[in-house]
Amino acid sequence: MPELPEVEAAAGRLRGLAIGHTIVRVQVVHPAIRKRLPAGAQRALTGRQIDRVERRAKIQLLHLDDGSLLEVHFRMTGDWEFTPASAQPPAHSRLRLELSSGVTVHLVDGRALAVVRRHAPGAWVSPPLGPEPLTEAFTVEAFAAALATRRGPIKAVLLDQRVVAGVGNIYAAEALWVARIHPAAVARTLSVARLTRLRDAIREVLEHAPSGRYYAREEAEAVAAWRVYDAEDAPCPRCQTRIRRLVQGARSSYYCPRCQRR
DNA sequence: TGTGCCCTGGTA
DNA sequence: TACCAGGGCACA
Repeated sequence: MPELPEVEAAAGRLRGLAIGHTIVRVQVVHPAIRKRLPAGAQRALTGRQIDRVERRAKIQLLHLDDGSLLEVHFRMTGDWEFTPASAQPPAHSRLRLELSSGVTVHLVDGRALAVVRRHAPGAWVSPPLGPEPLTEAFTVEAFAAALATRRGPIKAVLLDQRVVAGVGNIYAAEALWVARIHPAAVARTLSVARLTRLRDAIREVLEHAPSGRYYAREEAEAVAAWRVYDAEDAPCPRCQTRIRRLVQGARSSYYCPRCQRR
């Protein structure tokens, strides 16, 4: 599942290949994409130049030369792939943007959960998002304020993009392990010391996260580096206790019952 | 605040 | 062949 570092890397690759080029053809290959990007929107994209690619949380915003925006969210399995226009499209190519440079940008998305929308000039309204975790705006004070009223388990609260933008299920589990906090700890009861540890842990795991697709072969090493995520019954790398799994808000949480305390 | 839904490839 | 994975949203 692409998390913040993967989305940033994908946006970077898109910047390198798409900025300054014009979309000469739009092809939607999956009905789930067409639902939010109907024929009219596809027509409106055609002939537009891509001026800028911005990332906010896990949202990518393609700024077009008429002031309109193409909003892309990869959700679970989305990613960009680039091919020559004449080449065979990659597997699971759901949306194709053929560029004037001869490159076709493919939104590949195995589970077809990605969301793509066009917004007319000035029409895009950002969803409420907390600070970017790798910026100075993500202070302990801001974090504490966001959690002050939250009675839910910290793991579920971390996934709320209003608290901190861009933390997903994997890195929430990893950060809680690093900070030695139990995923079921009640968010608003965490001490400033534990919040500081958690804030630092979120930064640490995001900074060391792989930047490619998590399921790519070359990421196998990175996957192996996850310390608790998807490691049920494996020994905790810190204390060798068996990692447990619990379900919170229909999401798996992995934790060490010995060194992560409520 | 919690639950179900969208989707489909991969796994048991 | 059935079921699981899960980000973000709608809804209760």
